[in-house]
Amino acid sequence: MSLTFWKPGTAGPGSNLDRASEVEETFLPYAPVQRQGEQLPIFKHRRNLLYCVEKYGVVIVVGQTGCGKTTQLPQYLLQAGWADEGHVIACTQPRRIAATSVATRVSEELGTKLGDEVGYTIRFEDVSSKEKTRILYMTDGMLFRETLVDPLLSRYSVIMVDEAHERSVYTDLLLGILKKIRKKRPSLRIIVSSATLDAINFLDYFSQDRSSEKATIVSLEGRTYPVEVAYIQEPIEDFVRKAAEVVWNINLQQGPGDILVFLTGREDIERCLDELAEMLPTQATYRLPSTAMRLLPLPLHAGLTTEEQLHIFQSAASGTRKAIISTNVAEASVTIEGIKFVVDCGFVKIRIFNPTTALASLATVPISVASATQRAGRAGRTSPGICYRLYPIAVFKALPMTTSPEITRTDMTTPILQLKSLGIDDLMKFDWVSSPPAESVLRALEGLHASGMIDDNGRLTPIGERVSECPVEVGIARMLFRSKDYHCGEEILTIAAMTTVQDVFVIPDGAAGALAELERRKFTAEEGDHFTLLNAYNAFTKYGRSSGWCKSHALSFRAMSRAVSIRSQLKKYMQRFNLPIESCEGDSKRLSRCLVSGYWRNGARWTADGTYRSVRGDMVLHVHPTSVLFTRKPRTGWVVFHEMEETKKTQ
DNA sequence: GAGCACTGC
Repeated sequence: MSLTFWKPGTAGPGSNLDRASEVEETFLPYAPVQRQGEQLPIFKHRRNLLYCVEKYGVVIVVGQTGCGKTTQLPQYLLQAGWADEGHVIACTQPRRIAATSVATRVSEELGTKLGDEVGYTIRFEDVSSKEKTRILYMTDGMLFRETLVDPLLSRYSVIMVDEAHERSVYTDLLLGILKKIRKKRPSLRIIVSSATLDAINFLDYFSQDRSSEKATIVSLEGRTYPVEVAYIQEPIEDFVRKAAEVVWNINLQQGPGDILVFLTGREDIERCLDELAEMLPTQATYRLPSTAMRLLPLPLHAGLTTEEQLHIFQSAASGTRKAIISTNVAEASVTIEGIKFVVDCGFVKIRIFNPTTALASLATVPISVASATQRAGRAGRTSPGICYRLYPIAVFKALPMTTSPEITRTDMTTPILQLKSLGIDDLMKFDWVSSPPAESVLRALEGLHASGMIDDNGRLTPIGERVSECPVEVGIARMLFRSKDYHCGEEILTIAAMTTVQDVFVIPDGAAGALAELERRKFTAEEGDHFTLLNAYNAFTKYGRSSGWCKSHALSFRAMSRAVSIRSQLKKYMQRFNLPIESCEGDSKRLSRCLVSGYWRNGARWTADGTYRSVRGDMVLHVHPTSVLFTRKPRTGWVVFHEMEETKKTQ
């Protein structure tokens, strides 16, 4: 590559970047909300906000991350008496880590013990007290599940749905239910916290009909640093290579501050690290400008072990600059302090479910304006920063405003079963924040009907009622219930837990991968992946459940520990439904039959050319390379598969 | 012979 130097003081790296024409006006990542050109009021004093909560049933709150809305707002409400008379203030988060860390911080601020006045509830962990807790942080999925038990959520006086702009399936379902609850219980207050661009959508949603009369929107002023945005002039072909060049040039041109690069996936990240590794030796041989620092490139993606992820947070030695090459995890899930430069490739990988074919796929798609703003904002958390977008400004202007809500591109089988359980039978009349596609609803209903969860009239059956309570997919739940007939509850429980966690086996690239592959073979069962997972789980519990053991046997300790938690939770459900937990005592036939009873809709037949044909739809299927059946023929010529996915494989 | 965005109950 050629080394290009910029004059000091220019916006910087990106060849042919002309400051005058290509640097957008410096902006604040969280601009005030505008409607038809009119700026909506910004509230600086808490009494204004409390007045709105008092006067309006629904308040949409816009504020930057770190303006204190998540930690401060519930405390204001507490002081204003919203948690008197045994009421609880809830604050929901899309992620477990946010619920726990925020609860910890707020309980410290109030000088109380975590789990007393301030607590949290996430799957597997309830650190709260029925008597004492006044402010409860929880995942939105957890609160949605609570509606199955208490349909009016009667213990809560205020429910704040935080990070609503992320539009997870559970956030959407929860908002739909909350709107319904407010009609029956107008004393309930709802606060929806959102990013600027989505705020108007939520306001419109809550004020679109006459019965939900009172909704308003307020902006909270926060401390933000300006972020300068630079665009590339011409579209580029290889953003991975370009990202590496830009990182290199930032290091030469700019003062101190760490770099965060957004790429799409592990493959991109590794290639970018390779490109940077090739450039690194020149650090020693060239005479570099005095501003240049030692560059320390680090990968970041969800597949890393906890240990590996810790490197990201350690501050680099003096004179060294971290360059964190990341997937979308760094956009909202992981926050790294000290980032001054962001490089944004403009793409993201999202999972798309096609309801017509029942095929899931991972697609690389352009990000939204909201997402680009969020990424840029990562540069301005602790000081003014610069964001380099690896796409022209014209491309930016053509981006969709927001990312499509998950509910529009996911399998709706489980959510619809849960809605049915809440007594919402007419799905066409349900007041969705965004409607799922009609085909998606139809496919889910058809599937629920075929597996006996709903009757001919679309009403929940007794088994459907019980399955809706189980926190697993319908097929898995069916399997758990049928294990009674096959006397194999013990093993089915393990298989259910193991199929729920992903990335159980850790197979790295290269020579280490070949060794890991050999380790995995020790667990391989000729019956297939379900039995292989069962073997791995049993070995894990037999040999002391240690991380060292996992490491030497190509297993992910994180995944295995999670499987243990899920298994014990599912065991409680089985006991509640009086399902016996018996062992099949090595009778693999009985176990196979039980698997088929849950997953008979996912049957496929082996053919002589090595491919499979699905029973439903007669589609040509290939075995995924991560399956133990990738290298072998099924003994009976028939398989049941866990899921179908569309990949890059051709032919 | 071929592949792994990210969450959540």
